[in-house]
Amino acid sequence: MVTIADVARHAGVAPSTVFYVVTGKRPISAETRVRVRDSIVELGYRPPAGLRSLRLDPPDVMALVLPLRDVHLPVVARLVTSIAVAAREHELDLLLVTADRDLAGLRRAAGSDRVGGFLVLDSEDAGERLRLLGEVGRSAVLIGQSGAGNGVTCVDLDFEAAGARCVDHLADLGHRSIGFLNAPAAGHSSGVARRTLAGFTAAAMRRGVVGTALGRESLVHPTTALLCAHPAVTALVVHDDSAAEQVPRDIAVVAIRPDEAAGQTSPFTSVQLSESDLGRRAVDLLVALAGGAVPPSLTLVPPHLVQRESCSLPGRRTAVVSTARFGGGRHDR
Amino acid sequence: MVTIADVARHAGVAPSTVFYVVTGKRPISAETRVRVRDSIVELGYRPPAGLRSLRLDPPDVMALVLPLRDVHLPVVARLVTSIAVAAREHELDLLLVTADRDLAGLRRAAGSDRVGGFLVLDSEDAGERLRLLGEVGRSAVLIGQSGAGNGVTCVDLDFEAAGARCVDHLADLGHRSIGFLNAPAAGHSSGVARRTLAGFTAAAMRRGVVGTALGRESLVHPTTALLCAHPAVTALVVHDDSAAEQVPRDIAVVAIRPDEAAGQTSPFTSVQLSESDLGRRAVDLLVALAGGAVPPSLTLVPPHLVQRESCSLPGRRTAVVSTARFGGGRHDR
DNA sequence: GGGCTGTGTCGAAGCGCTTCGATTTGACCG
DNA sequence: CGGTCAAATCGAAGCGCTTCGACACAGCCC
Repeated sequence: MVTIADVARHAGVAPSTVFYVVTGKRPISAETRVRVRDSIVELGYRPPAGLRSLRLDPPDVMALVLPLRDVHLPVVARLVTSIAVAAREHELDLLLVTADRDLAGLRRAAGSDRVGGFLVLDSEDAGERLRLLGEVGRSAVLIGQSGAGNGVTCVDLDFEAAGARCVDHLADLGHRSIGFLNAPAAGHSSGVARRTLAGFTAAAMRRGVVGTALGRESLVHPTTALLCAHPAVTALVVHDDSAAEQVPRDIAVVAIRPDEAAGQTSPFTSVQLSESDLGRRAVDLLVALAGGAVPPSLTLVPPHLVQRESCSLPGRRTAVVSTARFGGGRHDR
Repeated sequence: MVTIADVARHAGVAPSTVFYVVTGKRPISAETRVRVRDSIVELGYRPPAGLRSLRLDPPDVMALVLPLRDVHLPVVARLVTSIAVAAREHELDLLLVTADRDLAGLRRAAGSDRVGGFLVLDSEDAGERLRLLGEVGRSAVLIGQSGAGNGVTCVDLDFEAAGARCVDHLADLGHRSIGFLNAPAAGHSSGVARRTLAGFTAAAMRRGVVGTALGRESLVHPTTALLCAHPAVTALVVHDDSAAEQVPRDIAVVAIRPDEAAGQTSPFTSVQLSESDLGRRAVDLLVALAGGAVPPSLTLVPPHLVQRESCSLPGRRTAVVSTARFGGGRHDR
């Protein structure tokens, strides 16, 4: 192993001088600096992990810890893409730590001095993984909310705001009775369904409109069931638009969707929760955290409203929807 | 600053014991371990980054070298996803080396003993990167063909077979005059266009049918132009189906497309070139190469034919196509 | 020339991590 | 009960990094 003392001997200076060259903590003349740098390269000295104040060998990798089991790959792929792009802007490569079963892979990644910080995608194992990272003192940001309040820096999509935004938009248009087909509250997305519903309900109350929510898993034809049971409903909020095709044309529709950067456009007015924004924000938070900042414990990425012609004043939708199907509306940002 | 000695004092053990708890280099009883961990948490001790558990680690990371500029992100994302999944099956994490400008990032990754091998996505810089990897003696597989014949192990989608497969399928159905709207031959995909055309032309000759090819970039309405100039054409091969919407309904259509694992289905009979297969094959090749095998210099991943009702006997398509739009045909694998 | 100041480098003390032989502990056995 | 052994833990020496006061030297002012 090459030490700072070896470099010092080779360069004919004191060990502390090498130290100051590497860290930049004291000014060193250009001549000496060059000589020391040459010796470092020639001997192949690798400063240990703590010794990285100077840009001599900064951490150049960000790790993303994610399961590959039990995830929806296209969604994860979009998130990974945006994270890779954002990491690149910080001149960081991205290590995908995909070990599903054990912690060994993560432990090894955590031991690498190349890795400057960890993004952890929320999952059943996330808590355990965050604990390990905490124990070895690595910066970590959780993409999700399960760790909020435990000293973990979290970032997530603001489903609550999305639910509220839908209601606000429809209420602004004059709808007084709004139905909501929520996401299935099963397993992992249960938090999503709960938070969206909370936003929907609170906004309906605030705006003084009638909000009727229905979990999608409860019935075979939830749309029909909801509209039959509540004939006063003139507008629907749907959680992802796959089921919205069945909605009668005289009902206004707002879809809560992932963003469209991936190319799948929707014919509906949508409240989009951008995985791309989420990834970017997560990277920014991690970079800040690793740099010594103390970011807020929970950051929520707000939704974007994309207006198309799938909703209008109550009872007036029919005329416009057919053009909307092929109109290809424009984004708002 | 909290030190290992503080933790030791707090937990009532020797500093070295704390050290062994943190690193796992010697066995520590569960009782002591818990006590030390509690002290670590309570005092907020942050072990320095160099403190890792194992020294003699086998390589556990595969690197993927790819540009993020000038690429079509969704396509790359699908490829990365399949590579990550395939790598996981070999118990490898995936390092995305996305440095666009300089070689420093790649050089650092190549210097890490964690990284067992490199996949290089073809691009303008790929040659330079492969040369560097060759110089430092690292295993590498090129996804693309630009290095074929230079001692580089290459793997690519078989566009030539895809072009031929389209002709064969249409000829089998009785079409005698087949048009081809090729991909734009600009920049990077020029090789793709050239190879697809070569397959198309060779198959047309072999089958004794009239093949009429047109580069898409040459005209504003290439479909119309082709059909007007060649009224005998009864079937079209299109390179990705975005332009195929304009094709008259009495013309059969086969689309050459990426695979549909990502969820975007096409209404057309398609010859699919699966990025997922490509990624998986690339990983397998790299693992084999790193393990000492000598794989073939060029591996081509064959296309899959997915039959839908967008082509039939000449002149008979109209009746079926409208159902095909909503039928959601089935895969063949 | 003598004092002053600022820069660049040194050297030794100090700190925290790391290692390894020594020591303790407790289980097991005759 | 004493002996044996392995596991668990300790303690001190060692290593490499880190800090800080000291020192050398040049330039500058008087």
